[in-house]
Amino acid sequence: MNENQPASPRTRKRGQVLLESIYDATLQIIRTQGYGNLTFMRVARLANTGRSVLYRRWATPFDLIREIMAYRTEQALGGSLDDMLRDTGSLRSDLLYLFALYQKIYLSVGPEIMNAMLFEMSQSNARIPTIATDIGFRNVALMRRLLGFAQARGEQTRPLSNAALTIPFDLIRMRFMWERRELLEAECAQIVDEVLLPVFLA
Amino acid sequence: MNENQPASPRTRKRGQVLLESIYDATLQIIRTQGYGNLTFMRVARLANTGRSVLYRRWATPFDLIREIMAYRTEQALGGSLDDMLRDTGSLRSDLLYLFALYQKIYLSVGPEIMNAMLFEMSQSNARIPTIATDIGFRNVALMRRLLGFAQARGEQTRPLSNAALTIPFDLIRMRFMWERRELLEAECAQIVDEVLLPVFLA
DNA sequence: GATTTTAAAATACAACTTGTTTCTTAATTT
DNA sequence: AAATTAAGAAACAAGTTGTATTTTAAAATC
Repeated sequence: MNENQPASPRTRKRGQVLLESIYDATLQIIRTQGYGNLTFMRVARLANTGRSVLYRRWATPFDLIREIMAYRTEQALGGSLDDMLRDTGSLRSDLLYLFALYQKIYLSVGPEIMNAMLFEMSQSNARIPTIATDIGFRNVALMRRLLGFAQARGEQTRPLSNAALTIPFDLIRMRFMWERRELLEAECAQIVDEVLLPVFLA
Repeated sequence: MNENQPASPRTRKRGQVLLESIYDATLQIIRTQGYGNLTFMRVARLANTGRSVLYRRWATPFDLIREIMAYRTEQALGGSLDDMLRDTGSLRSDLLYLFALYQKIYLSVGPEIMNAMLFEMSQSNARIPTIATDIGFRNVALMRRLLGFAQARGEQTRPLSNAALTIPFDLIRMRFMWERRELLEAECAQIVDEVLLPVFLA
């Protein structure tokens, strides 16, 4: 009857186009209304699609943002973290480079979602807890690579436990999640100079 | 009509008794169903009270657990953190003691609620963000006290920025939230010996 | 180009939570 | 004993969830 009904688009998005608009809607809701207000209903409304589309693909909003995170960080880095690591000439610059890479990853997602990730990980007792462990192992391996570079260059490194090797990652992660902002280059350098180098180098 | 109706207690809890049963119900729900399922409705049901009682006192479940946390950690420590800190004879033992105190605080609450706290802090942009800052300042002050003890004993300490002084707290917090378990004494000692002492002592 | 297949969109449903309000009445205070 | 305070019960609209059903664009196949 009414001419100006909500202009329901008679077109249907599909495949990649549909997926991107869902991703965009999701991130926009988190940005404007917060992760706590992220519901399938709102995503569907904003993305101009049906809820059923969402329920068909993801069990919870968390599964949705996990997928978005993987997609985004891959894009932001332009490759896997492992491939990006290079010998930059000194342990100091290697660590600064590592921190820069991590800042890029974190910023591609944002502090709010980082916090949501950790929170959700602490919630579910099933599959997700292993994520933390896996990341830990990967980080230890990354640090051993960096220390390998250092030794090959002749820098005197200390023998360290795995627990000590994860501290660069623990520190930058906690700082980012605690401060909820990008760390300045000077702040990263401060951590490297005051904390990490005294720990790693003899 | 029915004899065995839900046995609605004709008694009414009040004051401290009521409060404690609300606290207990809250913690039990978090323990058995997870923080994500913590709703005022369930708390009221389990505590055998009305929802209105909860809405009258707290705006959100988060405000409720904030109150419980403060109550619990106060109980667990038996005093304020500041009062508990003592010169134990060496920077090493001071740090181990500090870690033990923090473990006590964290365990009195549990990793799930710790994660929920940080998550909620990242959500609200209003009053809560200052909590992180306040805690940071307090921690810096605590570390300066410990380093003061050390200097008075004749230990050679390095001059350090505030950012470096927060790392003991950053580390133990991230470890607890990441691993979601109590840290063994040996693990704390490892952090102290491999990381903190090389950073703090010349 | 017509037909078939796939899956997006619309709609409906019961169940639950929220935030608020109103009312009764038990517990406490005066 | 009377007055005050606040716990507990109930109702309400609005929003979300998870599931299921139907319609019909869009893509694939012939």
